[in-house]
Amino acid sequence: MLCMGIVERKKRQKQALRERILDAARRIVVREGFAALSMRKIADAIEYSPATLYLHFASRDEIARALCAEGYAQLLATFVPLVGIADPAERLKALGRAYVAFGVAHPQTYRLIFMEDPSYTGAALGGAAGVSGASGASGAGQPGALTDKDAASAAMDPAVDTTASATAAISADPAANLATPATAEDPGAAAMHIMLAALEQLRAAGRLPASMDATVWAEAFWATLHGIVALNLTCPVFPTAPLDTVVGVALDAWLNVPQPAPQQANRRTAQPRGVVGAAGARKKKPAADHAAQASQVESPDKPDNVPPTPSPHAGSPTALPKKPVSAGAKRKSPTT
Amino acid sequence: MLCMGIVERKKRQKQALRERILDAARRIVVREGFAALSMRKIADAIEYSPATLYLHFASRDEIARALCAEGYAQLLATFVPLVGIADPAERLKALGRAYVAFGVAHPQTYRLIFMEDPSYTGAALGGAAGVSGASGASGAGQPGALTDKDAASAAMDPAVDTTASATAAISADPAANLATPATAEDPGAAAMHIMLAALEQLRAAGRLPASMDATVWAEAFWATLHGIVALNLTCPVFPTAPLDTVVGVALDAWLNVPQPAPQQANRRTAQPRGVVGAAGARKKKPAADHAAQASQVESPDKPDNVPPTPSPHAGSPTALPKKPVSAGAKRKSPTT
DNA sequence: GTCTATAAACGGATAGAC
DNA sequence: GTCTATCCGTTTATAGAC
Repeated sequence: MLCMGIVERKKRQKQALRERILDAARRIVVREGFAALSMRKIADAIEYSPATLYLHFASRDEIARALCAEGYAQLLATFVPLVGIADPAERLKALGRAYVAFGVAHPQTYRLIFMEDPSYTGAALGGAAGVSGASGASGAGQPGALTDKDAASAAMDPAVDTTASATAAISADPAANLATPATAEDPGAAAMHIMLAALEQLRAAGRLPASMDATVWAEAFWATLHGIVALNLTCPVFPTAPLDTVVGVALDAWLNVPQPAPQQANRRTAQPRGVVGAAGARKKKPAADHAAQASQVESPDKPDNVPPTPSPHAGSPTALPKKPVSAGAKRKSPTT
Repeated sequence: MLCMGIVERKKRQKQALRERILDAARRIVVREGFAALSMRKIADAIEYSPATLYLHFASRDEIARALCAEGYAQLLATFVPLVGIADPAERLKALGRAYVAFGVAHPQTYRLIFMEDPSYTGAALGGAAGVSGASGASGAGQPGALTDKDAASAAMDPAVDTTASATAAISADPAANLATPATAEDPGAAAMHIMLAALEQLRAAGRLPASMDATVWAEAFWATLHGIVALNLTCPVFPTAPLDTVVGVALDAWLNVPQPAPQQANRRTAQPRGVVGAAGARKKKPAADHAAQASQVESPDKPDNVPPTPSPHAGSPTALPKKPVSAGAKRKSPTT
């Protein structure tokens, strides 16, 4: 029992190295995209051997999942300040704007958590999908998908204290009094749940067709936001109009339906708090101004069209370095 | 001049081999996804050496672009039967359903043309984006992006006669009398244009806020459809509700706004023609039934979650074969 | 001894040169 | 067609610190 201190220190050191690994991995993903994330590159970045990584993570996939959890936490942190907006419709609009702003400000993170791999995306949504029906459904989809007990404790940006304040803010807010399932354990589900809560209140207030299935509405609404972000990240000439304008039109289409007086042209009503982006006028596609639309999120990802690591021998004759082929790692147990 | 026949035959043979290359590439993409497309694999499939491919295509990228053009043509072919629908709103709804059905029925094709690479997507949208303003803007974005004079002449599915009938149908239909720019040369732009034409008519009929920017509306509408497809392809648990239902809700949100009588619950009005999918009741996410929602499109892509080429030594301890890392191939010209 | 880190190696895959 | 250089994820045997 006199060696307690030593084992504690060792634990802390191990934890610290784990954080360093994740830091390096996060930097690589943000700078070069998930496709460029390799164990060897991480090892180089932290100046350890590749084998060391396997003392802390079972596989590259586990690192990716840990990064996903961080990304969800970061998105959740973007949502948290908005749960205080009283009017559900305005809250939903603010959430929508924040969602798009997040995706545009952190393209690589967004890609990772929502566009890269079904199992990554499903890890967050597995919890959120069934939420409107069952209460504590967090992490139900893939058991063991997010097993790292503290993977979400550090956001993509370390400056953002994510889950701790998020959990507090949610449970402290009387408006979001629906059960918030396992916020710290599944920030993805928690983020989805914030949206669902606002939607439920909207329907409870009779401002949504009562016959409407809230889940369906939420899924379609979310799909709209995702579509805007995804097209923006994928397609160089989208949107032609400023992003704010497109988001505004979409939010109007979804949230001004039941009002008998549509008041079509100017839709800016009261904006209860210091809310995200989207105050946009009619300027024409700021292009480089995208990151500025983000609200309190910092450290935007590097846009993916810039070559991040220009090797001395870069540049192929015609093509781009865009081939994402599955490489190696098929073997299970060698002959020994 | 006596060798005319010989040069003709050679031309034909070269063209035939070119088609075979594209056939093989298409099969690989549809079966294993774009990431698995490699020159060597194509060469193996057609039993030629890899070097031969470079006699017909400058690069893998050029093959990909040719496949993209085919994909756009295929999507356009899906749209063509719907331009006859008189009511613009109904036409837009049918187009939206067809769009989603296409994406779900041909996931790999959809991924390739809309989710894989910005330059691929941009090749179609470069022409379509400016269409509502300028008339003949096809292919304006990237000059030379779609230079293959006949790349679009064969659809992904050879059984679908695409551009020929498409061009005829469009120009024959008095409803789509807006200028159809270069249908055969840029089917992507043509497909987008069909949507824009319906939208313009909708606004001309006063069923859209006159102050609304049609381009913005179209972009947001398209983003919604893309979001539904993209989430469906990416996320295993989306949507919870049947796809038809989600699409229906989205179409209502976008197209039933100005109507003073929203008629929320049941939105099925007359469906003027043999229209795409979406007759769905309330059954619960058919999962394997996705392909059946496609209409006249055949040869649906293989869903991407099935391992297409199960190596004899498959299965790794923890991970999935999902690494899309750009493996190798950084070198440009070695020391020799 | 125990835990950590590493070098070396395995099996695989690719693009491009020859 | 083959062959080389390069890269990948992962494993194992070995060496060192406590």
